[in-house]
Amino acid sequence: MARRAAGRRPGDSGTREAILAAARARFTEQGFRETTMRSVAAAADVDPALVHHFFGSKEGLFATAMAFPFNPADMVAGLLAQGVDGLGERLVRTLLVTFARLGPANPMIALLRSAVGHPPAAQMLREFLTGAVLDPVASAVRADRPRLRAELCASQVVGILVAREVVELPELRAADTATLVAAYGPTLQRYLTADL
Amino acid sequence: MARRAAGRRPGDSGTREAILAAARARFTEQGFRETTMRSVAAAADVDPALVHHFFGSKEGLFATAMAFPFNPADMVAGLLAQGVDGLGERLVRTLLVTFARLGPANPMIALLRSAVGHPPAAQMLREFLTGAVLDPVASAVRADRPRLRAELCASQVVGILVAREVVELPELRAADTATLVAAYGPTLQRYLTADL
DNA sequence: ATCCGAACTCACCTGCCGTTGAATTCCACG
DNA sequence: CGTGGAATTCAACGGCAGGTGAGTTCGGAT
Repeated sequence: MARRAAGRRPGDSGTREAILAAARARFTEQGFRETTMRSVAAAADVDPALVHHFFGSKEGLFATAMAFPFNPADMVAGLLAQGVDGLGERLVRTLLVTFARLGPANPMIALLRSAVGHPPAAQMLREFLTGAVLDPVASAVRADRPRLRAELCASQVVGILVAREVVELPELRAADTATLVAAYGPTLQRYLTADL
Repeated sequence: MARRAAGRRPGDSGTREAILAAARARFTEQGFRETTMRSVAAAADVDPALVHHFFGSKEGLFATAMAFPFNPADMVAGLLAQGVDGLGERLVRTLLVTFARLGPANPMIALLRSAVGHPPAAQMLREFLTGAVLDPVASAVRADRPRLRAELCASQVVGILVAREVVELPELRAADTATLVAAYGPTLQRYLTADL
């Protein structure tokens, strides 16, 4: 076993960021409970105790790792600023593009996977959805029952994620962006503006 | 501690069924990995070793507990037999009614929750969806890309489940059947029959 | 040059989980 | 009535996970 000498490494090791990157990938792939500190440490080529040293606990690591590399609330606000016309389509397209950009370190997938069987993560997910998406969307809607409409949209969006990432339905995974936008955009638009 | 004497209990104990019921409830609530044999045993008021005695392993318990109390393929076939007209609405209504009937022992929720972080369960879920729902629906659809259409429906259905049971969006949980059927029925119908 | 704190590793503790094997009690059948 | 097998419990093992405390090496401010 390539045993490394104890003690601080020379230079700017960047170890903390390596741990975070590894943690994001594992959390995205397996969720909170299935991800072990030891596996994160191994992926970052580091002693498990170091992870604890930096982040205090597994919960602390999770909380830190779940930060987005951008501000989702701003993104939603930008979409809403263009009005309700075509909003459904813009939401879907933005979602897909963002996912492609995030790649293997995707906080939304990580939260979704973690929410199952780990109540604090479910809470985080609910708060994120409510504060960054549902509330702004609901207050932009000019129709009755705006909150229900926002939640209807959320249910379809969550369904896209779970169907593609968890259940891994093949044709949904293979479909290109244009097809998905054409399929889902009108659905969201209807939830936002049509008669219920 | 109310310690029970070892050995067989008098009469028809019905213990096996009690264990299965407890297992279904725990798996539905928490999924495979979070459910412990010990918690199932405790809920059934039984020694953990007895669970093992009856079902061989946790996997065995899971496989046995996941059996539906009815045949879902038959149910889908019944819906399809009435033609494609109004199929979307019938699917949603049947789903909601079935869920209400299943209550706290719901194999679909259990499979969904278990699929995260436990690949064999994901496999079971995929096979169930494909064989009992996607294939029949796809072959009933009279339009281009039938399989994609079926998967689009599945993504919305899965979204309903996750949004209500995992994320627990309040207005979706509070909404009555009529509202949900009115909202989701046309979506599914469009996925099945409209131009994409 | 010195020294404090931060980065890092090691060995270890504790707790839970799935599983096992033996012992006990009861039912069914002869 | 006796006997074999099924139901049931107990005690325990081995593994793995999260966490801890002490010790080692380095960077940077003084």
